[in-house]
Amino acid sequence: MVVWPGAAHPDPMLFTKAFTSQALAAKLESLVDLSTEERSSLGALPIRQVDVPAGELICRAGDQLSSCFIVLEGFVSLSKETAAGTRQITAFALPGDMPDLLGLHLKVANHDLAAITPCRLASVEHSDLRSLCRTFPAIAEALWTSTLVAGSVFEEWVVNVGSRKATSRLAHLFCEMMTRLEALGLARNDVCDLPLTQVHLAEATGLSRIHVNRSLQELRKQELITYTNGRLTIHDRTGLAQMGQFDPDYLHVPRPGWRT
Amino acid sequence: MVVWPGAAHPDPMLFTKAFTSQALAAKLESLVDLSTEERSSLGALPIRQVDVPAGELICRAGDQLSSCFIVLEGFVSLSKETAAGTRQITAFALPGDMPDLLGLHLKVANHDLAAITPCRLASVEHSDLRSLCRTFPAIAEALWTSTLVAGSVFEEWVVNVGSRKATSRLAHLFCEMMTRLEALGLARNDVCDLPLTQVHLAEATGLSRIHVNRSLQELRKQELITYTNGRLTIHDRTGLAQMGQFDPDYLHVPRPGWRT
DNA sequence: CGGTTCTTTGAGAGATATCAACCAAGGTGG
DNA sequence: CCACCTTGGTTGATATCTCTCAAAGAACCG
Repeated sequence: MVVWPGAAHPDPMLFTKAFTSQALAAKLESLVDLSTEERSSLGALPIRQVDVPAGELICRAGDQLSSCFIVLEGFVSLSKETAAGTRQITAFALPGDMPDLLGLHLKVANHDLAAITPCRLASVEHSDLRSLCRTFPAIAEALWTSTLVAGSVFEEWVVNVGSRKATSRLAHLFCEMMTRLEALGLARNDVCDLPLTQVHLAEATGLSRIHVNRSLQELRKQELITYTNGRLTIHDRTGLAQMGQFDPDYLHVPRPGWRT
Repeated sequence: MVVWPGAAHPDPMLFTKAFTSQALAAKLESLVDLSTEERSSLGALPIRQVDVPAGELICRAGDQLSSCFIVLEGFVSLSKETAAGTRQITAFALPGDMPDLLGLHLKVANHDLAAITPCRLASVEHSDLRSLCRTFPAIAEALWTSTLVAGSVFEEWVVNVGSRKATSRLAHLFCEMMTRLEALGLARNDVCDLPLTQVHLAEATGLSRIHVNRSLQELRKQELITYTNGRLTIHDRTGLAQMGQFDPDYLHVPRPGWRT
């Protein structure tokens, strides 16, 4: 496993714990109810804080894993290399997500993880997480559920790249990201920071960089969105959802706020 | 929930139990070790056997679920409808698979299930499964792991439809199905029954029916496979794996038997 | 035998990829 | 402060892949 230059911080553990309860516990509580005891045990998980600069690789497909990450801050991409040397991004992980929770039981990373923005991660030993799960079945259930949701998102992406055309794929992706960021309190009034380059969008939608550029122009021309400098604004929620055939059910967030 | 015409059978419960231990327990034991007690508890799960004729819908995306299925015999497709009225198949479920295990925690089906061939299914109440999981953490872990593998397969499909061209997509799908059927003992000497029409292949790969037909001809011309009457023969394993950029890791089957 | 369903073929249209530049913004070192 | 470099975005022209439409064979089934 890779070891990063841990970021210097006055009291990393304390600092991170605060973030952990915020990011992870919030996420889990959106899935199941937790008792105060469970909540505090979550906060007491021994973790190592890791800061990763933008663009850096976090782990590679095939790596043996003995710990897993919780995203505390920043955007992480999950991707796989193809033989042609291109990358297919298969998901984006946001604060609260555990992008390699798969490894908890499968021991192996099955995708590359990369920091899109500067990221703060918490690293938790598998053994600690397992014993937590054994002590608190509700936590195990919540973690299980969160992996189910992640799987559901992968499945929807199969539909997205497999059956929609360029503008629809982008529209769908934008709807998804807006919905997830809203659920995290990171979007308001149909505006959010979405620090993805057109290359990221291309790799996530299975399109060429150039075609993404032209499709974005089309979305702008139809006055559905503006997207500049990593800031996304949705002008016509219904229109964008229609164009992307977006139905938020698969995200399993509490109150999506989309009426199609 | 839909209710099917239960198939008449002299002693359905007994008969099915035998199948359940075969299909499900075998699957789970490929993921974790089970004690004899756990194995017998699995076999004693109260289940309802359901037979579904070929082509029939088993459940729809959005259905409320209070039980889930184990495929005992046959091929099941997982798919989603798109607004355009087309279908995207997102996975195939084989004997031993639980294609809607997602519903155990999420309560809602997020894809259509359809019987491709005549299928024999076992239906297990969520409540029974939950209490089994509570009693035997190893079973819970095995089930969790199986959902993680299913997610891993979805992710690879994102790569497949998102970044490979027609012939590669088909080659990859054939490699996957051969590997999984081998693991089940349903393939030998690079030959297996794969009862998918070209329309199924098209819906699974995100291609048009006609283009699938022509791409199959290409695969035949390169002497990689023959595929007629629902029977697949791989003539050149290495060549097919190369064409499909297939690496069996993501399937997490014990001994895949592919050297690339 | 006639009606399905599945497969195959041909021709043309449409979407997307590729190649080659150019532009704009931001950071850096002199 | 400016020249330079890098990164990300844009444009035009052309090539390629894949889709659609239309129709004809094949295989299966009652």
